[in-house]
Amino acid sequence: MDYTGRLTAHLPSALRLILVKADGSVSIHADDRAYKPLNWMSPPCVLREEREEAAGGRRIWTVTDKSGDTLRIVLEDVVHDSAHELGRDPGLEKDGVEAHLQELLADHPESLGSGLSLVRREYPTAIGPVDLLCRDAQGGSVAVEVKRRGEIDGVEQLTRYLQLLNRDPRLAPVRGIFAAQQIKPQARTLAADRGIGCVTVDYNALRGMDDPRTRLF
Amino acid sequence: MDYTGRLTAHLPSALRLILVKADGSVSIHADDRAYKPLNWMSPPCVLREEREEAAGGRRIWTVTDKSGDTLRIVLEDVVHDSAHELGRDPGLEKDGVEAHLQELLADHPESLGSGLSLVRREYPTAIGPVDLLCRDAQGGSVAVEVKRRGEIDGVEQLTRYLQLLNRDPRLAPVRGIFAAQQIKPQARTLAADRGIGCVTVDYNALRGMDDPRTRLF
DNA sequence: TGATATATCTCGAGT
DNA sequence: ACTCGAGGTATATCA
Repeated sequence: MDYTGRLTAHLPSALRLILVKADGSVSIHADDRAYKPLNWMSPPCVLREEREEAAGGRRIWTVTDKSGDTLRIVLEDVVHDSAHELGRDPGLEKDGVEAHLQELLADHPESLGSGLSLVRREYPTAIGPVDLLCRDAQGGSVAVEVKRRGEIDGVEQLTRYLQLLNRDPRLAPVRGIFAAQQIKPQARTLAADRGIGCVTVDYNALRGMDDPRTRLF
Repeated sequence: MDYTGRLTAHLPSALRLILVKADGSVSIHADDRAYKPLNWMSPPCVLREEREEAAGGRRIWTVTDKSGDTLRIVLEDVVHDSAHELGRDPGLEKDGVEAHLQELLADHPESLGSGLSLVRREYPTAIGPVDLLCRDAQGGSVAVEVKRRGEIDGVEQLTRYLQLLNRDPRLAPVRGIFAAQQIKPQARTLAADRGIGCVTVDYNALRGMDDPRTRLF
């Protein structure tokens, strides 16, 4: 196989699994790495088959997408071939993603700092909504960015929001809190450098506070 | 299927492809998306099969990894089942990734600007290493961020480095150069706004300079 | 082992 | 069509 596109790549001849899906996408798998194909072409793309000129020549697949990326596969031997219509998939239902964390924190802003109360979730700014806007015991404004994993881009994002919010005389001065289940040292350093507070939150503990069976009031 | 681990997820009953690889990994595919399975378990993990108690009961797979993540799959019907030993794969050969570009630019800093010479690759700062630190003909410091595709976050990254480097009196003032094979207009605008220079580099030309067959000296 | 940057990231939502 | 953000990101490198 040869791939030319965002990079160039080559796969020597070997026994592999080729998966062609209903949407036309193609992926080539080795017998390890659950997740990742050795090579692939994402839909939408077109598969064209031809044969080498010599009699009994090998089949050659050329898979192309609209941006010009090309996958060329030479089939030297087919050990097994089967096709099945799977139909449309009902899809995956997830629970425990960032949106849930934001909901829980909106219900329990005091877990971000004593005396904090929620003003609004998804408080709008010119460059997008801030996850949580709160007020502290002294009446000061607090902007909160919520992440599952706290990395440096999250701090940048919050910095941009703070810059805008601090231009609004009804809110200024606004301080920032970066809340995540886990905060990387790098992000912590940058946050400290910018005067942004860091809070690591325990998702399960928060969920427990929200669970009516364990609630006391 | 039910997954419990970093999050919880559920897949309703449907016709799907289940891939079990030699390393024990399991992935569940729908009939679209070349790359990503609906759900999976990465190696190392253990697959255990049992049957429901009722006679002729359905087969149930439980896949577990050492961190306790669990995938539970109920096989309601098996339409097709086949197994093949693929053997060890010779692996993928890539060319044209960022590391190559950085190496080439380290060898040819003059292609970033006449008179530039390399001080150090991966020059360390508190928040991570700068790709290249150079010196210009006037002895001034130049920090270079290398990307394959120049986008806005690359400019942000370089801005952070410049801020830190400019606090070091042995280096200051430090100017920045953003080098990439292709630079998005948005990134170019932001860079200009921050006084950062942009250089688009020709990977093939650079490689040619590095190729002894085409080298003149 | 932990932290960090890259990736043909993928994928989905929103504009 | 493009941008932005999340991901069970995965994966490689380097301290």
